[in-house]
Amino acid sequence: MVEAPRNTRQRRAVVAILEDLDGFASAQEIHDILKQRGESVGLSTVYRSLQVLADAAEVDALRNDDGEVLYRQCSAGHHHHLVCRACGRTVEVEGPTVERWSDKIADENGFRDVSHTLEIFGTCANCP
Amino acid sequence: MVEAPRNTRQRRAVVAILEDLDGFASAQEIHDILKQRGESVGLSTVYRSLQVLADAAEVDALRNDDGEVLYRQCSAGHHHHLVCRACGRTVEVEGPTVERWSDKIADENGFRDVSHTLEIFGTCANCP
DNA sequence: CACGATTTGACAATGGTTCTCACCGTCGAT
DNA sequence: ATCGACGGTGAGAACCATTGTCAAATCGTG
Repeated sequence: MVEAPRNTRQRRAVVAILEDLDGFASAQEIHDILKQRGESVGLSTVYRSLQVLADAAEVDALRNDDGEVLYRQCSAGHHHHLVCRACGRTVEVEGPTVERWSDKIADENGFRDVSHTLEIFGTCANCP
Repeated sequence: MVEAPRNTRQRRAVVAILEDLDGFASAQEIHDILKQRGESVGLSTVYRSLQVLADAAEVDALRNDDGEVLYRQCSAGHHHHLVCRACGRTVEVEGPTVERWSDKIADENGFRDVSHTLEIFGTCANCP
C-alpha cells in the first residue's frame, strides 16, 4: 500500500500557481511568484513538489534551449506543445499524423517499445 | 571577410573521435576518450570545438533525459533521430510531413521563427 | 623566421538542480 | 482532542555540466 501524499500548505500553493499560469514556467519562476504573493515556499520544496507532480503525470515537463526544466499543468492524454520562447505561452496540439509516422519509421527499422518527444518553439504574436 | 578557423591538433582530434563514434556522446565522454588515446585535450577546448562544430551544423546536438548535451556527426540537412534506448544505435530519419505539419500549426497560431525538436526512442532489433 | 591574432588549458566561476539534516506539521490511532 | 510516528520542509551546502578568464603556446601568413 502506497502512502498518500500529505496535504500541506506548500504543496497546495505550488498547485495553485500552476492552475493560474497559462504557459510553462521553471521551478525558479514559480518560486519567485510564490514569494511575490507572500506565500513563501522553500526552493527545495518547489522542486520536490514539481517532481512529484510530474511523476504522477499531473504536470508536463520539458526542457528549454538552456536546459532548464519547465512545468505546466496540462490536459490529460497524449499531446504536444507549441511554446513561445519569450513568454512561455503554450498551445496544446495533437498530431495523429506524427504518431502514425513515428510508429511506421520505428517499425521499418525493427525498433519496438517506441516513444517520442516533439515540441514546437516559436515567438508568439504578443512578443517582440 | 570571416577568418577561417585554424587547423590545430586538438580540433583534429575531436573531429576524429566523432568520426569513429557511431552514436551520440557527451563532451565529457569525448574528453575521456581523448585522454585514453593519449591525445589529451583540455576540457574547455573540447566544449569549444563541439560548439563550433554544432554552430556550423557539422554535428547534431540533443539533450538526454538528464539534461546533458550529446553530440554526433550526422549527414547534412534537416533530419531527426531514431535512437535505441539500450545501445544508443542511431538511425537518421526524415519527416517532410512533420515539417509541414509543424509549420502549419505554428502559422495558424500566429507563431514565427519556428523550430522544433523531434526524437524517436525505442529498443532496436539487436537489443533485448 | 617573425609577428600578431587565435587557440589552448588549468582553474575559477556560474547556475540549475539535488542533497543534507535538524526541525516541523500532518493525520491516523488512541 | 491529543499523541506520536513519519513524511515534509527549508536554509544552506554540495553537485556537476557548462562557461568564463587570461597568460602562455601555437598557427600560418608575410
